[in-house]
Amino acid sequence: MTVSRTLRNPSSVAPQTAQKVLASIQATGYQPNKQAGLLASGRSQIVAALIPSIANSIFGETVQGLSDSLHGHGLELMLAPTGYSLEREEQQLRAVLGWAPAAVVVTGRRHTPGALALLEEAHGSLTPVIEIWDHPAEEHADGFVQIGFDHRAVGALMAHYLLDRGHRSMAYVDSGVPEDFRAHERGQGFMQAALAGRAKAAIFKAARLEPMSAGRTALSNLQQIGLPRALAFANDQLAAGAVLQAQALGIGIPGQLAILGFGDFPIAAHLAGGISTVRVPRYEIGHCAGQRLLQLLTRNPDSTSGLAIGAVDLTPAIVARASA
Amino acid sequence: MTVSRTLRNPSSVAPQTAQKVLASIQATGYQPNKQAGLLASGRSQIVAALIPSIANSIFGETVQGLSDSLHGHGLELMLAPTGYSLEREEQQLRAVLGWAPAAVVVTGRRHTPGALALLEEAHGSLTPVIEIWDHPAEEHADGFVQIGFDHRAVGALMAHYLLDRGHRSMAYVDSGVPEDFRAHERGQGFMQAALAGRAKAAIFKAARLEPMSAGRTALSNLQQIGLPRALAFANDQLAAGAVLQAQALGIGIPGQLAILGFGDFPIAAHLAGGISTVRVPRYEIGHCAGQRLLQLLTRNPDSTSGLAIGAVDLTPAIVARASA
DNA sequence: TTAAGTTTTGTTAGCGCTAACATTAATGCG
DNA sequence: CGCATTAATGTTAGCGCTAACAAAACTTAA
Repeated sequence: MTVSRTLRNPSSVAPQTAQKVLASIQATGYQPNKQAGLLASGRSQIVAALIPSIANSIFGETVQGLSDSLHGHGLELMLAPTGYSLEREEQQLRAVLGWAPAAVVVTGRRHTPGALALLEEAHGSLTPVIEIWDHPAEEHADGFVQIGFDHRAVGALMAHYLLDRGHRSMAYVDSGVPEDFRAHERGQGFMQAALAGRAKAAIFKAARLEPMSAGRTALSNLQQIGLPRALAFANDQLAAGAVLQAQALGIGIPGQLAILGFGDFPIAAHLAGGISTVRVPRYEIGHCAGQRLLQLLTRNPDSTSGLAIGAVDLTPAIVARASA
Repeated sequence: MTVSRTLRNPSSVAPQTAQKVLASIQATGYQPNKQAGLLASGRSQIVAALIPSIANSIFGETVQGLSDSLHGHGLELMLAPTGYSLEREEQQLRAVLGWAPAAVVVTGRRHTPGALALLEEAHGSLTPVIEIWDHPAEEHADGFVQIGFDHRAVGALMAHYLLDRGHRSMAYVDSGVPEDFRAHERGQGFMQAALAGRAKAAIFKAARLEPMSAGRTALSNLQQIGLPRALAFANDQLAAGAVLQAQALGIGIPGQLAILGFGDFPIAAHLAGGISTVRVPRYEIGHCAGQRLLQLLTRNPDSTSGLAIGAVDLTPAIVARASA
């Protein structure tokens, strides 16, 4: 018991006793068993994060941000990739909830009914639930903390950027990944704003290839059916592919064709004198989620207000470069 | 007890009893508490992975591979980023060992003495320890399963590739990250092989910038002091930066300067008609580690041979493209 | 000096599950 | 039909820790 106290709350132990305890720990290499501690206290120190994919540097940086926030607070990160599938998300959620996590971080606000029920149950039992990458549009909020931005609004932002530069004929090149809801939402926002701005606008769906290749073929195909004056892309990889293909075809950028990416990946800064793009706070989303989570976890546990709804809006800005 | 049995070994329960149990589980939303199970059985279902950084798509894909292998076998992934620091690795190792993981995956074979002791202790108590990304060179093996490749040998491979194409003046552009041991090792292998091949060779250290910028400035600086005929890079991002800078400076590739990257990232396939590079099995390393681990974990627990040393060599090949 | 406080250490029970064994039910066979 | 054999279910104890309370040691002050 004294050991347990020494480790968790040294001030409640006489200094010299603490010394002896620590010396013994050193000597024996004692390593407390966290499971037992958790079982006894009911409090786990695991944060479960459900992320579509970590191979992707979008979410990789988000996870890094989360992890950086958590580090040094005794919280462990349990990572469950969902492969962009809502079914697999539910499955993984079920699995990680068995660890009675201290908090749950999920990507996006779309979930299967089953997953939603599980999340609500967790939320009900005072486990913070944070949804990242999305942000409640006007429509509805589901009661969880949301950290991200409104993708529709960013789509509109992209359209306005192009409208402001005088373009009246534009298209949005959507990601080839059907499960990338967020890209679709940006497309919708883009269309709405473009049409409201009296521009000719369309959505073009990229092929389901590796993104840079998809960007190349998208540009070629668009050229066949007639290029608009400006293209907005679902991500920088697509945009980069398109830029390279445009260069190959002798299409002048931004003279003949303006190109706007999304994500602000390193490649965007370097290609064709710089691709204009949307600077997305991918690291910040994770970092902010971690901070919020620490706040919620260290808050007085009996003040239910700790779990209050609290969305954080990290709306990104456009980085103007040479391409648009 | 019957519930526990139904869940873990349904065949030991009468079919209709199992049905009733499952129905009740459905009805009540019962979720077994894994900690308690672990505490009772002594077997955790957590795989701890210590990775330098997940923001980086190198390790991101490795983690994805690992996770893909583990998925569906009831194993959870606990991720601990070490920020390329051996000290932080030890720290994180200490933390994750408190969860009594079923297996530990660490990056590389360099560790602090403390970390090494912990790993050996884990290994001694039949917890598989897998070191990824490295592979024992002639020198020594430390007794853990290693899955990766010999970076020295790959450095030599890169030099030979350039030698075979007739180059007798070359340099290796090392990563600007001092902690990137693996890049340094490749550089050493490169130098050795290049000199053995009677070529003029040198190592140039890139600036500690975002990699593409570092590649650009490296090329500019090298041009000042005199460009060799061929450059090998510590990674594709550096190579891509260099290619772009070369194009800007009007240096012909591969006419005036051959460029060889490392990693086979998407950008390498698309820039300047294709950058020749080393196809690194980043996903496979993780995937293979996961497979090996499952093998070790499902093996008859009393056959110690399960933990036998067993290195897997995933030596990469060079993808010849236009740049070299 | 002693009662009342305060600090520090010790005890007990139990977190939710599973290993090991005990019991009961079902089945086979002479 | 009764006994041995096997299958299915029930019981008990304990994994390693912590909450809650109990006891001891030490202070303080009347």
